[in-house]
Amino acid sequence: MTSSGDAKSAYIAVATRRFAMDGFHGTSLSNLAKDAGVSKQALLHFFKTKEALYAATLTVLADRMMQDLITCRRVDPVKWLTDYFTTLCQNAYADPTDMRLVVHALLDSDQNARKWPLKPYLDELMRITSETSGGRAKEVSAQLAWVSQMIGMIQYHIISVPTVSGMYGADTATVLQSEMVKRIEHAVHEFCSN
Amino acid sequence: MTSSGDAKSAYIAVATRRFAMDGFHGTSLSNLAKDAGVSKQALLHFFKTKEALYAATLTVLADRMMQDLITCRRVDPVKWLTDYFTTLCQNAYADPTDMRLVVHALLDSDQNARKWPLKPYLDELMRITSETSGGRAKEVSAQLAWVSQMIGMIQYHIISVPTVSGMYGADTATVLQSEMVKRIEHAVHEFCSN
DNA sequence: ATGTTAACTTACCAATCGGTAAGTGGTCAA
DNA sequence: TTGACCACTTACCGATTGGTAAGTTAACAT
Repeated sequence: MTSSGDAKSAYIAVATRRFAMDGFHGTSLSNLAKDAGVSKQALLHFFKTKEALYAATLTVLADRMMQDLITCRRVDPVKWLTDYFTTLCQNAYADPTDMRLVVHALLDSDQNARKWPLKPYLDELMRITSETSGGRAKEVSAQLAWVSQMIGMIQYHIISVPTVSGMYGADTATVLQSEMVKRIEHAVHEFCSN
Repeated sequence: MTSSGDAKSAYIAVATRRFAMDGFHGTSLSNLAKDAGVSKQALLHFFKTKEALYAATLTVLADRMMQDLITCRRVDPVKWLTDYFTTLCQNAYADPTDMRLVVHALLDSDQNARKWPLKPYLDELMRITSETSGGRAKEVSAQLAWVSQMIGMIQYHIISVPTVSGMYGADTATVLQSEMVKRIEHAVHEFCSN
């Protein structure tokens, strides 16, 4: 039917959604196979173990996040960061999959082994930050702290939306969303402009 | 041996560590029982299901976080928030259990059912914020957004420590920690003082 | 025509899962 | 002394887990 690559990436797409929703341990190969409409062994044909499928999922995620960052490039690095972070946040309201997957992966990461492919993405974010007038003036460790703070506040905000919505109601959650975008813009301006 | 309450809370303590480490789906009753040195049914005697044990764990967690917040009270609300957030962050370096558990619970929360007991804690944080000169001047939604941002950046930072340490080395991770505390102090001052 | 390979499927496996049933030993009130 | 409870144990259950083994089917190169 479909060529090899198509099927493989289709499986990864299914796995991405499931792993993001339920985490590594909460997802079974049977569920994934059912979602993909194939037998369990179809997955094991391409990915020898569940771990390998998970690793492939994270690699593709990292590539996609890097791609999104590069795609929305602006000449002014401050505007670049502002636009990227705000659209990242707003897109995640419609589809929180990627943000949830990153957080799940952070929690799953044990000290042994699993290579984390998101480093180039972080490095690129720091490079852009260092090109702003405010960022240039700070040390590298301060830039890393700021970048970590920014993606932390966005991803945490996204994964907490259902809970906040349950606690304070959907209306408040909606207001919080636009308020959060304002805080992102403010945070970029405050750190990067000088 | 021990009285009923002691044993029960001992089981919750064991469960807290395991659920924080591996999440709900990554933790089995057998593992918990082995950690506690009892049979699996000793746990099921006090908590009828794994879900019930998890819920009890989250309730105790919420009480503990509220307690920690109240305990470090200061007359000046700005100092209160500053001291609380910074000590919260620094204690979590030594023992990230509670922060990890909160994030796991956020990811696990599906829209159906599970009551989230951390609302009083958030409400108290917002109340303290509203007593600062800077916080008073803002709307409630802005306060919520700020509080959400603060605990988000702290908890996310804590769960990302192993990954950052793996990516940039333990030295950089250590520097990032002190840098993060500075950023917390800065964030409180910037929002609450005016 | 034929052999090879890729992309699957059905059948099966031991291990583990959450949970039930039926005790067991000790404490304590009547 | 008895009987009721409490904290627990051993024994067991059907369902599901990740993974293996052995085909099957179609495409394609020789």
